[in-house]
Amino acid sequence: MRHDGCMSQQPLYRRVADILRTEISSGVFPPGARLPSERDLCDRFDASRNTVRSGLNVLVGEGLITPSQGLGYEVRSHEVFNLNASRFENLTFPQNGDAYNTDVTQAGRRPHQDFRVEMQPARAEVAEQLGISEGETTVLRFCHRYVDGVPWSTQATSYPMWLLEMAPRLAQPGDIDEGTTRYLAGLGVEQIGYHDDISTRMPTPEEARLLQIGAGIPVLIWRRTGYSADKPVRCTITTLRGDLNHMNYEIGDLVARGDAQ
Amino acid sequence: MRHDGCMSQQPLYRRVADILRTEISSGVFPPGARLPSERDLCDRFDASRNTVRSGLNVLVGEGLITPSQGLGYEVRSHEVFNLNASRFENLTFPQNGDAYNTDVTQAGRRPHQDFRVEMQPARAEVAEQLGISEGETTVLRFCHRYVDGVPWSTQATSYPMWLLEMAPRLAQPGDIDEGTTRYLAGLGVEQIGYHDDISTRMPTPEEARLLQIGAGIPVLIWRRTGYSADKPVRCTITTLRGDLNHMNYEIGDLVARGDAQ
DNA sequence: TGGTCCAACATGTAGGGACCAGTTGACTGG
DNA sequence: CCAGTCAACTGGTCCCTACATGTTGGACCA
Repeated sequence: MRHDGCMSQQPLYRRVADILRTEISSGVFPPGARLPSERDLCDRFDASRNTVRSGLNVLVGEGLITPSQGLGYEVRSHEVFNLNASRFENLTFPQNGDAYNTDVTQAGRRPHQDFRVEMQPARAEVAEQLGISEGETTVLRFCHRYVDGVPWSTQATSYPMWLLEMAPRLAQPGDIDEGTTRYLAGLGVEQIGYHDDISTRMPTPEEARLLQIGAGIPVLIWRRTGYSADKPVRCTITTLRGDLNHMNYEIGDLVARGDAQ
Repeated sequence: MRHDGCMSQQPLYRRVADILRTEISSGVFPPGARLPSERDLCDRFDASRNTVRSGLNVLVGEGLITPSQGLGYEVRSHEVFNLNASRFENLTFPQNGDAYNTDVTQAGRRPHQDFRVEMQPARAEVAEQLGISEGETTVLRFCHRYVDGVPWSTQATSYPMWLLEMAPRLAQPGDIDEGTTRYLAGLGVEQIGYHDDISTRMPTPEEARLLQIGAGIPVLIWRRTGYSADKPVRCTITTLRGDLNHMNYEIGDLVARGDAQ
């Protein structure tokens, strides 16, 4: 039953999405606000509930709103955490303990992390980075990170077996207080360079569960391979909530920017 | 009408998605293959077409499959282009012309780009980066980039007005053959440092149109602010298809990695 | 042989209905 | 006054129908 005579280049559910998107970005529904209920929107747009839901689904897929059963649709608010990747773990910026804890605390937030250590065969991607054979055993240190109790990122760092013999604490559960970079440096394994690879995609269901993200929120995948003077010593793959994290790199001489950050 | 007596911890549409996802990742449906039609899946899962569509929609939202009217659902294949961001536009790596063209050609692909130049008031984000007031006029150089005819990224570079007086060619339409970085360096404005900010989100409808991306594919937002010895000289915001692009940074001394890349 | 047309597929859009499940607040009984 | 209950919301899931639109390949005619 079509009840629009003329102006319908676009399907109805798409017009619903477009109109609501405009109202969200123009401030009619500010971040944190709740949209009218599906049934109310049915009346407003003279559409069936299925059609309104299709339109809302578009906005959910764009990461603009989040549905909650019994509560309605809420406009997402973005609170971004900047991760300084070119300083992270850099020995030329001396700091106590873990760089993540330092950065989060400096931002006035409360950090928390869970550790887990396993021995695992290397996946193809990691093996290639570490210069070992696929399936070769590695030490895998998992880390789930939270900021103010909110899941923020998961991290999996792989160390090759030859390194474990020099650094046995890598395979022991629990945090390494002074930081693994510093621990390894103390054993003569100094990381003098990194190779970073950054990509993005939608989370797997497992990742969505761990990071507590709904539909429409991509993840940032940050792979860092650390090198000593002669070979790779570790490969860290960090999965970050894309809505909460930005990554920063400073390249070259940025003295002129000292005041800006 | 529920017709499942026992094992239904999960809703039916979600089981459909999970089963198909498993089959995709296990190779039953390899990249490029087409899934059975919605009606066939209705029979297979004993579900209504709407329910099957809900399940397929989950996978579309995860970027695993793409629907085409009249054709069916196709399993996406990922072909990644690595962008070396720490070398990009770096004067210590002499190269003729544009770094993008160089990289793409070296990869054996065919580059193509459209230019457009406008005078525009600076948006808040750009103004902050350039150290000017919001709304102040800037030179905006737009660039749509293609690889083998496929939309790859869009780029918008803002230059402050004080720079235009020294470098009038910035406001003229068309490419600057030797590259803008080299052109500016020749005029005494040497960029000696960059500040990069990388984030991800789902594309706006406009971005989805320009980059020809469907649902479930996020974009990478790469903001680079270039600095001369004393102040910022330009701000480039690049929007990249998240499924086709990885970004790479090399930090520190990576001589040991010379053979790996 | 070669081009056109059309039937038979595919998904896209839109409507209807029914019932389940989480949340809230007002009402009610102790 | 407090606690428990329940009605009235909210979105979640699932079914049915109908018709529009894009794609393909075979039938058919020139």
